[in-house]
Amino acid sequence: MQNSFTEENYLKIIHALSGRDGGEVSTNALAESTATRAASVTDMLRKLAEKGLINYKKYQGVTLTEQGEKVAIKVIRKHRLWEVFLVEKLGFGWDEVHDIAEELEHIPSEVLVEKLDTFLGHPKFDPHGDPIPDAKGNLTEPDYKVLTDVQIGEKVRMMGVLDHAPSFLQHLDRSGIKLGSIIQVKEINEYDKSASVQIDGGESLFISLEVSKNLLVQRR
Amino acid sequence: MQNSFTEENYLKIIHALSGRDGGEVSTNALAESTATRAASVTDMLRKLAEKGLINYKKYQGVTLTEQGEKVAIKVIRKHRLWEVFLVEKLGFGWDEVHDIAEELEHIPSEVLVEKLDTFLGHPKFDPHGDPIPDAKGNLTEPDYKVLTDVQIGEKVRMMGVLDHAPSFLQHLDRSGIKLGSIIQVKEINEYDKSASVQIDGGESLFISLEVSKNLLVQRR
DNA sequence: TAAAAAATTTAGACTAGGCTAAATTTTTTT
DNA sequence: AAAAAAATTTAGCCTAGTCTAAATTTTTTA
Repeated sequence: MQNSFTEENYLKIIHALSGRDGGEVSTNALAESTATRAASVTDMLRKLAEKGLINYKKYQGVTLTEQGEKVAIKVIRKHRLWEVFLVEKLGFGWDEVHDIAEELEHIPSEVLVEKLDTFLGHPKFDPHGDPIPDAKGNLTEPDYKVLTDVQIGEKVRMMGVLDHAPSFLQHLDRSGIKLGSIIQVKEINEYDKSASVQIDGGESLFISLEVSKNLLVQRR
Repeated sequence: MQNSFTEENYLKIIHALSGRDGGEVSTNALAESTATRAASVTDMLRKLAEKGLINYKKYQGVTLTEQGEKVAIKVIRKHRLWEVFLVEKLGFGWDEVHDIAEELEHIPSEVLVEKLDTFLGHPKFDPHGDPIPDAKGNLTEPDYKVLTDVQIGEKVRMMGVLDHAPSFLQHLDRSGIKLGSIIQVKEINEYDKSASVQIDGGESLFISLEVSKNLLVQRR
């Protein structure tokens, strides 16, 4: 049996919200992420539970079943592959692709996904640095750290973002920060935790705590 | 105001069924093409008429308004561009792409279509030889003729198909007939109108009337 | 040209997804 | 450990798109 566009979205969002530990997701959190009301979420949860895609007991929050997890990961794989296509092949900016990929991710066809993957050269990461699940559904989240956890003087490599909002990505563009950039933390302002950093050995700039919190980096 | 997936499909089908003359399309014809019942078609026609996309008077059949025509042609443009992508870039066969393009054609985003068009090198025809409308919505149907109208001895170039069914396209594959092939009509059997033809100066083969009727060709 | 057949529309109902308001359960505060 | 607050579910309703059965209009045929 096929899952609808809407069902796939719920599963994807439950996956995202339950984090690496696979913890329970609340009705209200889902209502916010799906931009619907809690009552509507409850209805959908009953339905997904009936299909065996989630574990749901009234008032207890939900987790994905193994089957639901599978579906969610397939959707994520498609989303991220399409993002690579849009950026690498069509020339979109990394700040422009989310909404379009949100549509493309629901196009059904296993063979389409695999041919797209081959065409793109089996990329391992999407344009935001997020890992792309393989065809078997294995998704290994690399354990990057957030820039706020980097010591003064340390040099790290920018590997991804936590916030995917266009405005944030555009801000990074204007700051010259992109995937792969080497970031050296020069100084941290005690008062507001803003940081002075040097990008790719070039000029220094200040970045706010808000920005630091959304940058994923890796020690080199 | 945005048109739904379903509305776009109706407009596309009305366009296809009203032919080059833009003649009226009947409720029953639409019911058959949309795989729904006549009563459902009537409901949708009322709705499309209200939106100013079709000219509809009860019991009279429908035609597209200028606005409806525009929408239909945009959908056709997207469909055909995606087909080119699927065949040229992803390596699908021409018999495999229809259903997938049927989904992709409804992905909204003007800029996506234009970037796709550029990526593909502004193709003028899709993998079945159908013309691709330009970005302004100009669609010029080349006036090919059907193979049944070709005289014995004539050499023509295969330019397109009328039937897009996978089984028909696969039959052509097995016969070695593809877009651009040179077809010379050697003989026509009076009894069943089957023809003996030579493909690209190679070996001769018989093709049934059914096949001839669905091959679009051009005098050279 | 009237009767029969075919095509089309209307009426009433259903499913997916969503909403508001009210009821219920869980959690947090005194 | 009550009372208050927050979260969640239930009840009843709505829209898009579809369906069946019945009614109506158009077309065909005798």
